[in-house]
Amino acid sequence: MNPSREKTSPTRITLYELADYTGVSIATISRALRDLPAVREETKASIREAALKLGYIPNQGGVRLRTGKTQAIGIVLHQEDPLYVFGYSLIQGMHERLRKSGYTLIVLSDEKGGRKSLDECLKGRMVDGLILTHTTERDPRIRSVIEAGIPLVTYGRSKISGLYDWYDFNNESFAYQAVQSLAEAGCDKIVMPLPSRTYNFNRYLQKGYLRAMKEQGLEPHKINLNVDVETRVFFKQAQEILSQKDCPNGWICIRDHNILPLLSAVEKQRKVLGREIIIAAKQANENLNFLNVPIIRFQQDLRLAGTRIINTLLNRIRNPSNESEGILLDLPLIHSKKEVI
Amino acid sequence: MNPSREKTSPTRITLYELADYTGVSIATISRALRDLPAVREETKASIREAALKLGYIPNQGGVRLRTGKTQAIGIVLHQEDPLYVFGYSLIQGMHERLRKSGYTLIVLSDEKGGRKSLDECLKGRMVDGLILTHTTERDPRIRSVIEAGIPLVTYGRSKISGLYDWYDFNNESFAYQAVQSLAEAGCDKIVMPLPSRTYNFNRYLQKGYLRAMKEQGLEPHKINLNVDVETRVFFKQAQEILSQKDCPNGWICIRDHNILPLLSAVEKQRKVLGREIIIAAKQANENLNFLNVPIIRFQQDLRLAGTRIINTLLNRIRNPSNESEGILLDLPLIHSKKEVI
DNA sequence: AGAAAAAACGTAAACGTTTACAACAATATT
DNA sequence: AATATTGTTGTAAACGTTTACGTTTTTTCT
Repeated sequence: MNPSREKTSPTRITLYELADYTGVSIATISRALRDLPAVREETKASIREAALKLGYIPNQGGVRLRTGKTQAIGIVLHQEDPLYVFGYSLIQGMHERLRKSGYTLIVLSDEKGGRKSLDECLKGRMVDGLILTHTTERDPRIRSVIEAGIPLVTYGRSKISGLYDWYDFNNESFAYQAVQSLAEAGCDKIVMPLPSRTYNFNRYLQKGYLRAMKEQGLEPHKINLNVDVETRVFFKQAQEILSQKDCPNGWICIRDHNILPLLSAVEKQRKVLGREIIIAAKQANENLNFLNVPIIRFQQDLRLAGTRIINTLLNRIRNPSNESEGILLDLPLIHSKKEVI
Repeated sequence: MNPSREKTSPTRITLYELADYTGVSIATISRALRDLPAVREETKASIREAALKLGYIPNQGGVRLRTGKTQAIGIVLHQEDPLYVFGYSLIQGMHERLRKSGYTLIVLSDEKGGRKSLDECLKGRMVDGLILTHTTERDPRIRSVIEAGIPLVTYGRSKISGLYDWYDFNNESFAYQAVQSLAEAGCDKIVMPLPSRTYNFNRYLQKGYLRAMKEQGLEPHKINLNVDVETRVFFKQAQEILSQKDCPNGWICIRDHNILPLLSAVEKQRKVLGREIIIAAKQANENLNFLNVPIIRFQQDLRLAGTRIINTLLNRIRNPSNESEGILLDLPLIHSKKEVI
């Protein structure tokens, strides 16, 4: 029935071995294993049984060559900030959702030109879907991915429009609430050091900050301190800011990795935390909950974000022409400054 | 010269297009691009130029099907401890080394049975090399990987012998030095809560601890507190331990995620850190350096470990029959308790 | 000069899958 | 009863690459 195929080596079991074993053609085997309608239920059952017994696993090379599908989705890392340690939670969350799906997660790099860069990955069609983080205001990568026809979900918004989904934490609302909390606690000089302006969420933070400051009748403060600078530098600069006479009495902290150096700086300047200066922080790493200091905390659940991002990505892969959707995640307030552990 | 191939669609450029363009056969193209000897230098040059100009990227499906190589290496995550957040540094380090190599990094899961589990990955030959973390004393996974004939590097040792390399931090030396430091600082009741005994590095920690305690003439203490328990639980139990009358005055902390809850517990029990109790900690996340408290710190550079692990894995892929090597990384002392920031 | 050896290139088959199409069987329709 | 319809299976080609083997060209040697 099938073209003669010697029992070559005890290497690997293919559709042909299954065909020999069950007595049907490789075509029906292929169809049965993918549960296509045009196969009788009984034959399906026996084929599945045989596959399980012989330990059949499809050769990805074959299916990839034939179908062009890779059964992989990629997340691109941002090579430039080594501080972004909590990205692991995101990956964990993604992986968790991916496990049951038959897709694998592959880690890609941002940087231009290098092998396995984003461009090469797109041209090589090395993934069936892609996740971009650290989006900028008009992120050129988004256009590239869409033009390549690869399903996309971004973590973070962008002004680029097109057929892709995005997830984002509601940073505007966070900034707004943070200001509000600090103002209620009596702060009148509230600052919020920002990330690089190239990142899009910078805008939302500012928006929320300015709106709340206006409502509270407070004067907004520009502050010259990038939150993604090396830890040691951040510490030094924070110290300097706190040493000035009219230094801020409210500080909004948007990065996990800023919290400890900031607290160090406060301590070094002998300010009383919670009285002379109050800190409101957005935190992703739940471990920081055990930092026993009175700060106002908003929690960012990256693991959850990861699983949900993959979820919508898988949906988009299935229905590429669906309307694109954007989802805004909340950052619940988990401790006000009063209730510490 | 080549079998007629219509200009089908503007999809993707293959060896055939390159052959048409340059006027040689696909075979020489293939050879030239892989820099095999049997091609004249000038033709190589012109082929490479053409490939660059037309933007040729090899179809991974094709090469994988033909050669069986996947150009991917896998790292398996440990699904069971959600606390292991600093794994990201390891991944970053790996990725950094991998970027220039043409391999991609794929993330796999530990758990049995599920799709894309380790077993399935091995049988499906989905990677050209593998990295295992969280090794146990006689880790059965190691044998599986070796039997499958897949090059392996483990992060952490095991008693299983065979043709694979391992990397490990010198936990015995760390524990030894930690005890020594604490003893010198005057502690006579030194405890070291341990990870699950299934993990192999548990043994080395104990060994170093016991040896040092003996040398110092101190009595070792068993302590019933797993370091990988949920943060909240760890905090509670630490508090209980510290509340007893003959509570320890020296504490060796082997996990980043234990430091903050431990400090919280100390504070809650109104112990003076650095006098009534001294902490020696192994830390991987350099951010914790900015925790402004007097503790003795030993640094574990996971990012470096990541790049070096990949390095030896790539070597093993090239020469699978090399002698296996084991490499022990040091944990340098970075702050004694006196010198805080 | 010619023959022999080496170098450069081409032909064709194979890797394992999916799928258009054809073929056959079973059932429904007239 | 013959025919049309539907359901189930098989045949064969294709995806893009590498490589054993054969063929041609060039170089080396006598």
